[in-house]
Amino acid sequence: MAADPMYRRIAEDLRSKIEAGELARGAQLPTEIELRDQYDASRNTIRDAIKWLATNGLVETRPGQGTFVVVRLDPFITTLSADPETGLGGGEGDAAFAEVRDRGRSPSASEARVEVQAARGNVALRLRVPEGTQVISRRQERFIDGTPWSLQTSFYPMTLVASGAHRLLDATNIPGGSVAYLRHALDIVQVGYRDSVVVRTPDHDESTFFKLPDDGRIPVISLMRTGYQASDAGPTPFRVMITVLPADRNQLVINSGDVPGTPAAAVRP
Amino acid sequence: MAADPMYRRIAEDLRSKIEAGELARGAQLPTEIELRDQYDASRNTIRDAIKWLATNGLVETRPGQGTFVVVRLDPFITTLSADPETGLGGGEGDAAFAEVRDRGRSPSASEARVEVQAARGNVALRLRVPEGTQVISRRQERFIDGTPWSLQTSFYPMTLVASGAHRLLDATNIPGGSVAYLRHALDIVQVGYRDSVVVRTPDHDESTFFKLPDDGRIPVISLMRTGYQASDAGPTPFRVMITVLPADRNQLVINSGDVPGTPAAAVRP
DNA sequence: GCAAATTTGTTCGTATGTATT
DNA sequence: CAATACATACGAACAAATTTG
Repeated sequence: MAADPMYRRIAEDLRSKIEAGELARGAQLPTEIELRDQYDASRNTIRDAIKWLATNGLVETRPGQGTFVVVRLDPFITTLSADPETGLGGGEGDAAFAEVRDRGRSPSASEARVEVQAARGNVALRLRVPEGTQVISRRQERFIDGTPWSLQTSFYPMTLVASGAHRLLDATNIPGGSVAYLRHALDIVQVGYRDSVVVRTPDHDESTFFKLPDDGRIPVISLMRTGYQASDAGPTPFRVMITVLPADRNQLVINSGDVPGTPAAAVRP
Repeated sequence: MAADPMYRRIAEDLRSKIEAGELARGAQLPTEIELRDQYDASRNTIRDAIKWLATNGLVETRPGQGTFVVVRLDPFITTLSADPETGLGGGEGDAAFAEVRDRGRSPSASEARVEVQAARGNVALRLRVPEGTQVISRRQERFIDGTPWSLQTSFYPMTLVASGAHRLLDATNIPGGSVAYLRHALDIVQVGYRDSVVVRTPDHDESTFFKLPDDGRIPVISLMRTGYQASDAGPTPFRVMITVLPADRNQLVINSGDVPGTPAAAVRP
């Protein structure tokens, strides 16, 4: 008779009540004991139903408080394509901040945390240096209206510092952005960039910073940007930037050719 | 005493064995009974540990068979930016197929499933038509080397058919793509497009087609492309295309300015 | 093709721990 | 401190899916 197990039927029932608005955003569900009586099941079965709703991102449980319908965060939009007027790459330092302010929201960022590291894996591959080569890593935490928004880490070969770009080692933000700084200091011009977008589960650091549940329910969007300068051998990489964005509060937009001047609307899920 | 609960410690132990290669990709874990004896815990606690590994994408359980270390699918890369030579939008019909073949893999697609629907939500908003306006929906299922790769649905206002684009109603694939067809048939030229990228949990249809676990562990990347034609009032939308890609086997690439001619390498997780 | 064995899935009951109010 | 609510852990039984003999 019962095609689906009981916990799934209970979960579906609760889901429909949430989607019908019967249980509002942020509202508290009945307690496990109350649900046990309502559905005439054991508390463990109710917990299975709630667990299913939780892994599907519909509710969240808070020990000692109860189970609540999740409130969807107001999504923020990052435009990846370069601004045709400024030529600035989307999602980077000042360009990203300007986009946030354009939408009437308030961005902020931590000071840069600077480290010298050995290049590994994706970074070494994209900077075209051997594994273990010394690189500068500059990491910044960003917020919108106070909520954690992105983790951005940029990597530069140490050779740039030897050539005179000493400010890359400053643990302060570089006004105007490092791309502009490298243009002025070393005449390195970013002629193009390539973004690779991957969706994955957050690591422990990321879960902590973004306050994501540590069970990997909410994925992050990892955006790796390789910046190129011109050379006789064609475009040559000089920087790699990795931006990590929680998927529950971020959308990406890419423009190509002629598009309306009005900003892109958020996609409603 | 125990900082972490037992099920987490067991999960972490198994995780380290997986990451150390002690448990190979695709290998079967010991059965729940064996693990119960190994860790001296109850079967339910073992199951909690396995469930944690499963929601974190490290293992998958198959009823009647056992629990297995997941094998990561060879990721496929879709380039969203327009090809500077052909001007063709990335990820669309022929362009997408060419990219797959370039990488030595074999694409295939179902015939288009055509329906006439009432425009709703995002589609109505982006086509700039009132909710309920009749639109044509053309849906296609795509595969790479036999595994489900993407679900693509395009929406066109019915007025295009009235103007003479009758083939939009044919339940067959339009050779060269519908953008080229509309250019020839109605002189509608796509002067630009805007992509919106959202990550979300799959719906039931998508879970079925992509053979994803129905608990929402693996998200999908939803790519909504609005195509614009020129008009006196600026770029005007004439089509919306929604491509849904499972996040566990897809990466996106966006090029801007001068980048190397060599294809982008996959990001290693 | 069928039956048995194996393995995971569901559901109950119970007890105790931990976080919050 | 007490009450409330969720978290962890144990044990047990039967169901369902799959493989094997």
